[in-house]
Amino acid sequence: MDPRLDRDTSNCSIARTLEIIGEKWTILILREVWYGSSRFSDFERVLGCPRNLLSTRLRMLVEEGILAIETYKEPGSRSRPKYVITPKGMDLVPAVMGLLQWGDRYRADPEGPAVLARHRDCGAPVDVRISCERGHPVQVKDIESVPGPAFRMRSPE
Amino acid sequence: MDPRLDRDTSNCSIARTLEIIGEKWTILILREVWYGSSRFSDFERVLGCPRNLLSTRLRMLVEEGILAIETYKEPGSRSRPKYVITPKGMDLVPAVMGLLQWGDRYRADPEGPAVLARHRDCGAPVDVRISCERGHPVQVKDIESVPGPAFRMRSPE
DNA sequence: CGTTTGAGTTTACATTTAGCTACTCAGCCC
DNA sequence: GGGCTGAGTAGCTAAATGTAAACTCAAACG
Repeated sequence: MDPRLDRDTSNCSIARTLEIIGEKWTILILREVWYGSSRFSDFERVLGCPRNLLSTRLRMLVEEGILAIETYKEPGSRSRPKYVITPKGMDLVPAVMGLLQWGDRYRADPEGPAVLARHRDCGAPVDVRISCERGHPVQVKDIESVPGPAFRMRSPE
Repeated sequence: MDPRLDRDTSNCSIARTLEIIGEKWTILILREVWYGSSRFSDFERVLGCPRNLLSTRLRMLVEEGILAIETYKEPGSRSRPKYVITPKGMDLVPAVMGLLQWGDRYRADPEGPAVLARHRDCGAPVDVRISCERGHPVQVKDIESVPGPAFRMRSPE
């Protein structure tokens, strides 16, 4: 029996990330933040998501430091909160762009993707890829996973 | 009112990818496939996931061409199915490594990550990053999103 | 003072998804 | 043919999510 099957998976970083952004709507909220939305009513309008869930998800993202609340003021209206992305939230972009890229490749409409991402400086398309620290491009099959410092076995019960 | 709030989001590649791998357990099953599991009982043991869900998720992944069924035979037992990853499944690795990397950075145990990914050829750690087609490394803030060929507005009702 | 507006909260109910537990089924072994 | 094993199914309950409507609250406006 492969001993890896008895390892402790409770400290897996993938699972821990999914605990925060794995609920329905959360990633789509982040998508809209990157596309420029910031107000409660913006998210509600573009996502068509229930307000009570939207409220819960936004609160979670703020608690986790992925979004932050600022205020805005329309002339003739009082100040209201808006949601902006933090550096910690920015660091989720590669993961979400990975989802985008896969969907563009395998699930796009015949005419192509709905949205294109490009490098502001040079205008060229951007993509997500895996590199090794020395800068070599890496094929997925050339990656190996090895136990890290927090690796441990499940206690047998 | 920002017109992007009235765009049609039904053909979003992120949402379409999440339709397939956004349910609970699916990404964790893929994680185990990359770590070397292939049998029904492997997944059940290491994930602790209900068998009916495991069965449903595996069937979905096979239908979508992310996993494929092969057979194995232990001596003294009959042939049984096992699940192996396809090239289409391999293409999900950047997205899932993005989740891993974020979790390693923000949610790891004090001693570090449970698993390390490295380049088999040179032994150096690998990471997920965004590059432009011309090979420049790209900061997240230097990415701009523009309407693609399948961009369209929601019909007003 | 009464109304409007954006940003919520609360309540109620339907539907979907997740999580157990028990059962089946096909071959191998004796 | 009776038991064992891996790979499932089936049926039931619990939890999360979806949907809809009513309600709150604070400032601005008339």
